[in-house]
Formats: sequence, structure tokens, C-alpha cells
Amino acid sequence: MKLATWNINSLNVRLPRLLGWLAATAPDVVCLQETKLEDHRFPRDALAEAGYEAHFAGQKTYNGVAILARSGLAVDDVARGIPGYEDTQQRVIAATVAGIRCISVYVPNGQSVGSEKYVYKLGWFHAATQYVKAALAAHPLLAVMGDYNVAPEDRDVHDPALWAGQVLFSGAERTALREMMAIGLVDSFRLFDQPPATFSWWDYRMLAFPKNRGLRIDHILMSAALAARCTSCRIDRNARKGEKPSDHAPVIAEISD
DNA sequence: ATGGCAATGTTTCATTGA
Repeated sequence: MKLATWNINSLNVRLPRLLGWLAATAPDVVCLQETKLEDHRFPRDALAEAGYEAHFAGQKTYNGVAILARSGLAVDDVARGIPGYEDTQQRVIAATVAGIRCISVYVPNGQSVGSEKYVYKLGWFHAATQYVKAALAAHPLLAVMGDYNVAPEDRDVHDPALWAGQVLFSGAERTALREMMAIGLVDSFRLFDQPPATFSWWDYRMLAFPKNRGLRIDHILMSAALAARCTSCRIDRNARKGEKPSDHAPVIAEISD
């Protein structure tokens, strides 16, 4: 079982790239963020032809999340948004795929520390934590996958001194992520030895990617029961290369049967 | 090879992302 998450930064632009990546990678579940498509425009048929059943919660221009499940896998209890938390922005979708509860999350960016969007980010994070806590209680096999817009540690940032106190790496954001993990989730990436300076996002500007000036802000968090079955987790840096890449690379975790 | 922002709509600039 192969689980993946990828901030695709416009599924309209990136559909050909996604289809090629699906064929090459053969994941069983893919969580997508920043699809930027209203539901009536979602390329459900193209993905079905590629062998994936799609569930999605989208909107125009911004945000938008989806879960793709390999055709034939049982998909149950699809849920959109965070119950009890009013939000016009489409940032969460959940589904149980082959018995594993999967939640695709697109945490707000936060813009800059202290801004209105930063306050929204922290409030959203806490609401999401309560939601994930309830999900964990109901589903021992849980994976929360997505773009968290938070780098957890110094080693997840190309230049920690430069980023200290900045949005994506501020103390309050890292604390919010730690608090979500404290309910009983582990960062599957850190279950394994990893090459130093492994990141999941690079700015389009200033040659950030070829210089590897990135951040690791996309994560696959797992419950203890799921983590016990996790055999690998890696970031697919190759998917950031070539013509018209997303600014994010996918994270891929493997689960033993 | 991986390359000096990109996607979108409000469209020929403004907004947002991270």
C-alpha cells in the first residue's frame, strides 16, 4: 500500500504531470492540495481512465483538496471540511480507503507573522487538531497527509537562521504542529534515515530549486498503529523537475499489508 | 540538469502563495 500527498498548485495546469506521475509511481492513495478547481471542472473522467477514483472539495482560484484512490479499493465515509468549523475555504477532505482513514489537509499559508492570515492559520490549525483527534479515536489506522505550511525542525529548513521567526517556521506554527502530533501522530518521514537537506517545497524564484534552498512543509503523519506498518517514507524530488513543475514535491509512504 | 516566479481572475495588472 503506497500513500502519497502532493500540493499540485493547479490541477488544471498540472493534470498531464499528475497522470505521468501516477503511471510511474503507482500509488494507492493520493492526497492533493491546491487543485484550484470548482467541483464541476474536476477531471474525474481523466483520472478514472488512469485508474483512480477521485473525491474532491474545490473552489475557484484558491485552495481545493482531493483524495484519489486506486480503482477497486474500497472507499467509505467521504467527508468534506471540518465539522463545526465554518470555513469558506476548501482545505480538508477525508475518506477511508481500504480500511485506512486518510485525511487530505491544506493548512493556510499564513502570509506573514502577525497578519490576519497568520491568526487564521493558527485558529484553523487548532480546529483541525480537534478534528484529527476525533478521527483518531474512531480510526486507529489514520494518515493525515498534506501541505502543513510548517517546517517542524531546523533540519527541515535550508537556512534556519534566515527563517527563524518567519512564517512557515515561527514558534507558534511549530507549536501548533507539535500539538496536533501530540494527540498520537508521528512524522512518517522521520521514522527512517533520510538524506540531509531533504525538502518538499522550493520557491519558484531565485533558483531556489537548483540551489536546494527549500523547506520540508509537506508531511504524512500517522497514528501509532499505522506507523508500525510503515516501511518507508521519501520525498520524490524528481517530480519538482522539468517543464511547469509544481513548487512542491510529493511525499510517498509505504505500508505493509 | 534542476535554472533566475507562477496561476488566476478582477486580465495586460493585482492578488496570493510560501
